[in-house]
Amino acid sequence: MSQPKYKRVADEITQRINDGVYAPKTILPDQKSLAKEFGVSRLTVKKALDGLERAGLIYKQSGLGTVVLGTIPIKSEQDAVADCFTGLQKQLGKENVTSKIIKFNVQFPDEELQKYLDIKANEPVYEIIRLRVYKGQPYVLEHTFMPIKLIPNLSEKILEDSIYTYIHKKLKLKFGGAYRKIKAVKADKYDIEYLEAKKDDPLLELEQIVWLNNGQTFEYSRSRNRYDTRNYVVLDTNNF
Amino acid sequence: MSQPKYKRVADEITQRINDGVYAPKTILPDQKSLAKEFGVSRLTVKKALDGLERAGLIYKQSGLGTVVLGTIPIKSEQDAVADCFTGLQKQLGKENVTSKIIKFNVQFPDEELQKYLDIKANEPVYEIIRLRVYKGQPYVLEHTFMPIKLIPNLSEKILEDSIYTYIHKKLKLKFGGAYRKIKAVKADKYDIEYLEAKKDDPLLELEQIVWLNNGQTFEYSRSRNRYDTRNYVVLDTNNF
DNA sequence: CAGTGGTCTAGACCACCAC
DNA sequence: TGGTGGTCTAGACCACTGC
Repeated sequence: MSQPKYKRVADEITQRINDGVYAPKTILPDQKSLAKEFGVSRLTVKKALDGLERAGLIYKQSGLGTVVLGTIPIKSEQDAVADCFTGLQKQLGKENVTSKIIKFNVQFPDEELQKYLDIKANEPVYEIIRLRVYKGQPYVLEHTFMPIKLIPNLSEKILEDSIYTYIHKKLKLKFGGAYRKIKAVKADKYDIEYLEAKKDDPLLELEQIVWLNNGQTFEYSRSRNRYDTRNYVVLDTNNF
Repeated sequence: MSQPKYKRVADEITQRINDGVYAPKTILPDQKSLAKEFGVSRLTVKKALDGLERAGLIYKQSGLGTVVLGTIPIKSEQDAVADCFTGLQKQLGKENVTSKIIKFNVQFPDEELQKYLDIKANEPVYEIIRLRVYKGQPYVLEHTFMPIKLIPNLSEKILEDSIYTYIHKKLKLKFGGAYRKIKAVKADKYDIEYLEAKKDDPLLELEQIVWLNNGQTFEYSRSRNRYDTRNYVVLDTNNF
């Protein structure tokens, strides 16, 4: 009811690919047939397939048809998708993830942070350092800044659970987008202490700016993990 | 003539944003007006805006309008976009990039490579190691494998110029998509020798599988750069 | 309430591919 | 030459926003 038709069509086709009804390297039924089968217009089928193509499940070619792509051989469990946000709890299972609060305070932003969060010097921000623990192992060390005016009443209790759940469910704010930068960095004393990294180990850092659907920036953060525990992946599908 | 209308509309709107005609944080004219102005249907305008939204220039909200987003404060010149392929020459300027061939030979693939490239043990592959040099500085060390049957007649001359130009222009093959994995790694002897990395410096590695528009895999590669010279970025726009 | 963007349709023409 | 997906239109209804 609430889901748009193209989404339901996409989900059904995804299901069939996963079930092997549409096998890898074979050609899908053409858009007109699918439209007829699902009782929708061809444009709606096309929209569904556009999404699946961006997600890397299929490849469309004019004049030929739509091909089911196979599974990707370098894909591993350590991979985190870089261009599609999912909280750690959702990604790895709520029961596998705990959080340890290392720092939680309030301060005025320095010049850099004012620029990053697009706020004035007199608008206070939270500074949060959290260690995310996965199945008992230190996993990601997060250093986060958020403007207080956008995210009121944050508490340690919320930080121990999920910030994003609080923002979405309680504050009813909607996520708009994020700019993420992935870099390799040297371990500092925090990484060595909390992530149990060795002195000369490389670390993978994700620096990001996140904004709400109204365009207001609500987070600047840097997250680090050990080089041997987590990678980031992206899918490049040549479509506009 | 050859460009679709939605692309021309998107380009024109992009131009206006860059020129400041549509300033950051202001609301764009509504889709109906734009459709009228450009002499196209509203759906065509929407398609153009969808693309600009995925590219991070604007944000649309039903019931409100379309907002122009500002420039991103953490964006820097070291950033390479991770989910949209552009060759190094195109990205940094043909005149700034040269290539040094370190290894170029032919071999049978081992089991892992057979899996990665989806080929049999008796189908030979090229092994290519190239150092890409940017403005005289060692920049990226590429280790590439390609099946010979897909990319015939490769030569050192082509490698010194651009493999992708050869594939596109001469072989008339079209790029389909890529799965990319970004990780932090320790420097090995090649990195120290060619990238002039220090012994304990971290390196950023991009491991990727690339396929053609017919679904055939034509490249498996690992590219490394020094941690202080290049980062990867992605844009997460919450849209299907 | 009026105005916005989101979705959806039926029908049309085109470029491209394989035969 | 027939079939594929890509593009485009005009018109319609919906959910959501702000007033």
